[in-house]
Amino acid sequence: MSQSIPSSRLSVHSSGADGDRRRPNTWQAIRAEVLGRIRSGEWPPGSLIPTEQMLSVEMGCARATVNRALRELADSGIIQRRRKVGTRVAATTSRRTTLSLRVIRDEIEALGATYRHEMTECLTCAPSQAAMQALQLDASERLLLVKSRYLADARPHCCEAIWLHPRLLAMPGGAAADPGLFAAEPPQEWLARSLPVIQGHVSILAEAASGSCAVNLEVEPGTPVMAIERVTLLDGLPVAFARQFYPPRHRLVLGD
Amino acid sequence: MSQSIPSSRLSVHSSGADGDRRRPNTWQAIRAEVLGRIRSGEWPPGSLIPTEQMLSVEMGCARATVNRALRELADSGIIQRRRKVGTRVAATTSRRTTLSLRVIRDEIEALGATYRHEMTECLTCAPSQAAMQALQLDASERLLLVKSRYLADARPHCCEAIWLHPRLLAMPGGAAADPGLFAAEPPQEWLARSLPVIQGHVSILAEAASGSCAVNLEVEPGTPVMAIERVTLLDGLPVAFARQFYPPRHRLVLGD
DNA sequence: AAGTGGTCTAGACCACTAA
DNA sequence: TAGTGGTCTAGACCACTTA
Repeated sequence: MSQSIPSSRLSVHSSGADGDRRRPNTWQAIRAEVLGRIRSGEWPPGSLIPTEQMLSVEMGCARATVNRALRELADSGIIQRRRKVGTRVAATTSRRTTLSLRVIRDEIEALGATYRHEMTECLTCAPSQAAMQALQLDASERLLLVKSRYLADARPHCCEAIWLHPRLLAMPGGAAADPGLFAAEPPQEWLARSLPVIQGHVSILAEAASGSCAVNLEVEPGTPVMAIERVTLLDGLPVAFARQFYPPRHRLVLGD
Repeated sequence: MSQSIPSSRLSVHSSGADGDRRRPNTWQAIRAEVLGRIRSGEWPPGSLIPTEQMLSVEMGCARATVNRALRELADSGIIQRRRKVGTRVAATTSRRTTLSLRVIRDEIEALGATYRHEMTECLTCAPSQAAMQALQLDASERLLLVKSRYLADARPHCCEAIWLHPRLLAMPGGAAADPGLFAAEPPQEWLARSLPVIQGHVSILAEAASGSCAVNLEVEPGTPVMAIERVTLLDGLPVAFARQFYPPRHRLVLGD
């Protein structure tokens, strides 16, 4: 059976030991080339770059490969693509970075510290103002409020308050039957386990530690803390509203 | 010339008006199907799912399409893929979300507010402790420190302190010649313009407003502020260290 | 050595949109 | 209507990793 050998591939390999790069036709190589031309000023911000067709000819690869490279750059916000118009170098350098939100147990263990969890409160009550807004309900509703804190080598790492909608607790495997469940497993982990793929919104803000938050983090009331708010959706409806607080030393690092 | 007609496509279309979905063979549809099986518990966390080959047969599409779908899920942290081993549903629900960091002018204009910028300080001095660490240099170095604030409808939106390495100012089009440049154009925008594709690190933390930061944001000293720290690299070396502070009301929203 | 994902290719058609 | 990006396909080879 005759193997079909891509000519461009062959010609490159036959040119001998010229290379640091293994194969010049990877989408990563194309991406690097395009990035280089943008960086060098050859394709300044706001300008149109050649079409996929033209680039595939110039770079000696398939259009799909160019497409893959340009799609990655578009996902990073470096270029903008529109049908019929073409591909434009982004005018404003707005970078898109990724943030990995891990379960707190992982966060602590990644530090090489010993993980511990304590439930500090667990009660049924009316929602706070913020919880009402986040969960889109009114004051007549009754929710489960669970407060916890997480320790890394016995030092406070994070504390958390989470409002759980009855709809969530009524789920199969839910905690409706056993209200003491969250003493053993933090609500966040239970949530991650119960809803295999979590959907929702996340936002980050700075706040002054108040009340139980200051106590749990062992800081003075009024100390700045970083708050991560998460609304978890189930079938498109909000069912949990969590606020996690981190002491000032904590740093959220973004990156690929 | 005979056109090659994908049989699966044809058979689907010939089955008549059964569908809300236009085409069932898109990678988005495959992704949704896989996601559904994970959510339903058919493929529980930690389990192996079928190979691309098997899925492509089952779903009646090309393996490349399955690959695209699964790659997207892997990028979101929902599944983990390893050659020879297969594809596994992620055990810990660690979600990866994206954060768009825009230039502050865009941030303010997106609020529908009027943008204004003021340079409050501009001096050459020795680096602070944090700047030394971020820029990997010692106290003998002299840097340009520029402090600015940004106003949205005349209300303080953000303030910024940025340390610039001489190497950066010496660039073509640099500010070495004209130290008053940053009165007209904020350093961050100048940076975005000068370095078309910015590389660097970003981290987020909560701090107490102090000194000029409190003054510029018009808040009491000690007020919690959210700080975004950015180190900008040029040819792999750090050349700028920026700290942007936002008042407590500010909310960083993550999401696609 | 063998199995799995990662990628490239050539060709085709589709979807969107400015002119 | 025409031009551009978006996607699918079938087949092939490569790269990595476990056995």
